[in-house]
This record gives sequence, C-alpha cells and structure tokens, in this order.
Amino acid sequence: MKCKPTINTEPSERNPLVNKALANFKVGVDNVIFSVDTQLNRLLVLLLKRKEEPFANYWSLPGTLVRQGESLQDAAYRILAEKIRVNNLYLEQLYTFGGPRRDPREAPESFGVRYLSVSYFALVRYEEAELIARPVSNISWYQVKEVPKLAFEHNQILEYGYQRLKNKLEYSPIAFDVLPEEFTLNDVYQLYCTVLGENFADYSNFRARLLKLGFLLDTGVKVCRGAGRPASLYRFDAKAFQDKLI
Amino acid sequence: MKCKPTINTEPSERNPLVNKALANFKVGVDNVIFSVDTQLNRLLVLLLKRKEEPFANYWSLPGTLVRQGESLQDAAYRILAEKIRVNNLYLEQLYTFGGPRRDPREAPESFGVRYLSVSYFALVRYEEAELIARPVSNISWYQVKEVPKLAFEHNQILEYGYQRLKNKLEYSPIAFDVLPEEFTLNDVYQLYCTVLGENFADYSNFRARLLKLGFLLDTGVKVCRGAGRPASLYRFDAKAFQDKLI
DNA sequence: CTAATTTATGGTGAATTTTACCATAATATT
DNA sequence: AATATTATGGTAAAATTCACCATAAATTAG
Repeated sequence: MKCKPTINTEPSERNPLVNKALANFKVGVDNVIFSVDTQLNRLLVLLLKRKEEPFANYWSLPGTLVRQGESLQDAAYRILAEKIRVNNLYLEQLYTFGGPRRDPREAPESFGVRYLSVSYFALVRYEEAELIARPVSNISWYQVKEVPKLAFEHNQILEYGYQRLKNKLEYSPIAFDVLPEEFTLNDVYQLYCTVLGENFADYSNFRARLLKLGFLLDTGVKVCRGAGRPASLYRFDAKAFQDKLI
Repeated sequence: MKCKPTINTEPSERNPLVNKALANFKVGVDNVIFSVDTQLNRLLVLLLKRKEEPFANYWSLPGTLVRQGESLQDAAYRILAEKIRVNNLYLEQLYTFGGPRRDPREAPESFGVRYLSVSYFALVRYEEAELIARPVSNISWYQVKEVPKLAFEHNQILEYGYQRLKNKLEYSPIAFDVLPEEFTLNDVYQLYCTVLGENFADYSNFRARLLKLGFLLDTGVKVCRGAGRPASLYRFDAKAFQDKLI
C-alpha cells in the first residue's frame, strides 16, 4: 500500500538496462474470453495452442498484434471474431502489461522492439458461440479452475480477468448480455453461482433482491424444464436499468 | 451494453485506413496526480503547461514516453518524480488509450509511428508535495472542477481517473496512504467530503462506521485545533486491515 | 471570570436491508 | 395416487443504515 521513498531515485542511474533512448513497441491485444456453460455449470475460458516460438505448444489467450490504422478495441474484436462466431457479448479493456523482457524474443541486452500487451476481458453467450479456428485441436474452452501453465504472463492476465468478472457481476448487469433474451430467474441464479461459487447466496433471497431492483419484466409466459412447477420467463429492461442509475 | 452483430465483419475490409501491416508504437505514460488540500477542502490535480506542439500552451497531464528497458510503472514513477517530491502516495494503472490518430502528429493517411497512452492514477499527500518542475509558471495544482480544456484526450483521462478515485475511496484504504501517520477522525471525514462531495454522509454515522471496521488504533493522544473539544489521534493498522480481507 | 460557541464523542430509536428459514403451488416422476 | 422437484411468495430475527440528540471539553466573546 505504502510506496517507499525510492520514488525519487532515477531508475536509469541504477539499472544498466535503462538508457534515455525511447523504446519502440509492437502492441499486442490479448483477450480473456469467458463463457458460462449453464448446462454443466462450468465457467470456461477460451484458449489456443501456440504453433510458434516462443512458447510453442503452450496454451495461451487469443491474441494478435495491432495493425496500422486499427484501434485497440478493433483489434480485440478482430481476434475474437477470428476464433469464435457469436452475436451476444460484453467486452471491456482489462489491463496493460508492458514490463521489459516479458517476451523472450526481447533479448535482455539488445534494445530492439518491445512487445506490449493490452488485455481485454469478454463474456460471451456459450450456447451460440461457435469455435471457428482451425485445427479444432488447437482451440478449446477450458474450465477456469483447470487451466494449465500458459504462455507469457497469461496466467496472471487470466487471474486478473477472473477477478474483474466477479466484481462486474456484482454491480453491473453483464449477465443479461449473455443470457437469452428471455430467461428464468433460476437461469440468472445458476450463472451467478457458477461464476461466484456455489454458496454465494440463498436462492430465495437472490430472487427477491433481483426483482426488487425493478429492471426485470415478467413476460407472463411459463416454461417447464423437467420436474417442478413451471417458471416465469423474464426480460431485462435496459431502459429501466438506466433510469435506476440517475 | 449489447454489442451488435457488427462483430464478425472485418474492419480492414471496410475501413480504408486499416491494412494488414503492423503498427509501430511509441508508448507514453500520462499521470492523473490527485491531492487533497485539507486546509481549504479542495480536490486538486497536477497539470503542466505544454511548451511544444502539438497543443502548445495547453495545460496537460504530466506525461513521458517510455524508454528502452523501462517498465510502464517505472516511467510513471519517473515522470512523477521529475515534477514533484513526495514520499507518500498511492499509484495504480488506469486505462490505455490507443485509438489511431489520437495524436495530431499521426497524419491520417501516412502509416507512421503511432502514440499509445497508458494512464496512471496517483494520490499524493498534499502537505509534503513539493513542486520541482521549472519554470513554476508551467506547473500547477488545479481544482478538479476548474480544469480547462486540456491537450490530447486528457480531459477524458482525468474524468476516468476522478471516477476511479471516488470508487477506490469507498472500498479501499487509499486515504490512509496520504493522511499523516496520525490523524483525527475529522481529518478522514474532511478528505472523504472533499473527494465525494459535501453531503456524502453524516459525520456521526461516518465515525461509527469507520471505527466499527476495526483497523483504526486510538493512540490516546489528544490534539486541540482551534475551538472545541480535543480530538483523539488515530493510526491506520495495515495488519488489522489485511486480516479483515480473509 | 462567566457565558456562549465550537468541536468531539457516544449515544438513541426508527427505517431499511440482509439473512435464514418456511409454506404452498404446480409440475414431473414413480 | 403418492412422491419428488422446482417456483413462488412469504415470514421474523438480525444486522445495518439513517436522522437526530445529549453531553464533554476545549476555545472565544463579553
């Protein structure tokens, strides 16, 4: 928390790897793409197996280098669209990793081009997401709790994204970006449980709290899913939600 | 909230300014440096007047370009240390702005070097902060509500940082990074009022809530400040705070 | 010196929210 | 027809928030 008085020391006077010439960068965008399998209650993240060095044959987050004339967010959408086809998603910037030598291609002594990674965080609708990258053996959903050692600092980025996802879910309506247009209250509950852990809240209290927020519209339509009383289908009312914020 | 089906269209097929060659970047770091003048109850941000084009004579956030071998955070500390001398501060990364043509130096048609801005957010102890940049007419604290039109997209970065500051104050103990080692409960209250607005909470209730959190140690020492009953000096107990988190 | 003013502190009780349950309804399964 | 399962709409206790108040201990005003 406290930053100690080292602040006024000049790094360039102590670290022989720092000189006053400016660094030249290529900028990469790495996406942490989450989805929730509501059938099996699993939180998934999309990984790709690298074909080239560095980290050949390691799994990694989908990434790309930013092209001339392309914005960071465009690059994030592009890499996403190259790997999966999906219509409903939420996407926002996560964090920028840019320490020197994060990429082994950057030799420690030579001051060549550096690689910066701007990470984005996405949540997509699992049911409609179609993996389109080839070969299929090189792309896969992994359960977040079962991801292996990844390339670069991607485990760190993933962990950061996972924290962001949990926070976002608690105070913003991103769940309704990836739920179907019409859903039951139990659908919402299952999604929250899958992301936040089994025992995050009592179902009955969760329902009451959700309805009290006032932005879920009961369509009146009932659906039966296996045993039990049929459940009402609800819709998210984005306008009502906006009005709440003011 | 919803991202519409434009996602699977290739930007490069529609935007003539995009081609498949990679962009080359210089990376800048821009700091939003806040402090709270507890005497006058003003929330301040540090601005510099630019000497060169683009935006010559505009006020701007302190920024620098990242050097070879220098991490992003090192660059943030360096630019801060060049402008002010301070021992107590909080610093974290804010957001990365990197759309094409954010810098007028980037000609719209030529695909020359692009400039990326990684912004950092800092809160420093106002009383000990000493401005060291010269000439003094080119550096100044501005009240956040009185900031003029700034260079680049710096007004946007400032607004983003201001939101982050308000959020951070509500759920993390950054206030104690810039308060003196020993402080009264009123000191804390004034800081919160200055940042979050006059009527954010009742003083008596704020006190009760703060003490109930259990990480403020009463030193027993009393101080008199003008009229009124003397106040107790408290210390922030970082260890007790950590224990709360588990 | 005395009274008024000012600030700190530690309350109260009402209103609201959270929490742990429970009862019933309406379906599928046995 | 009985049982199991899920949805729904409750309850009441516990905890928290909120508006407000009383007293203590200092300075300041008269």
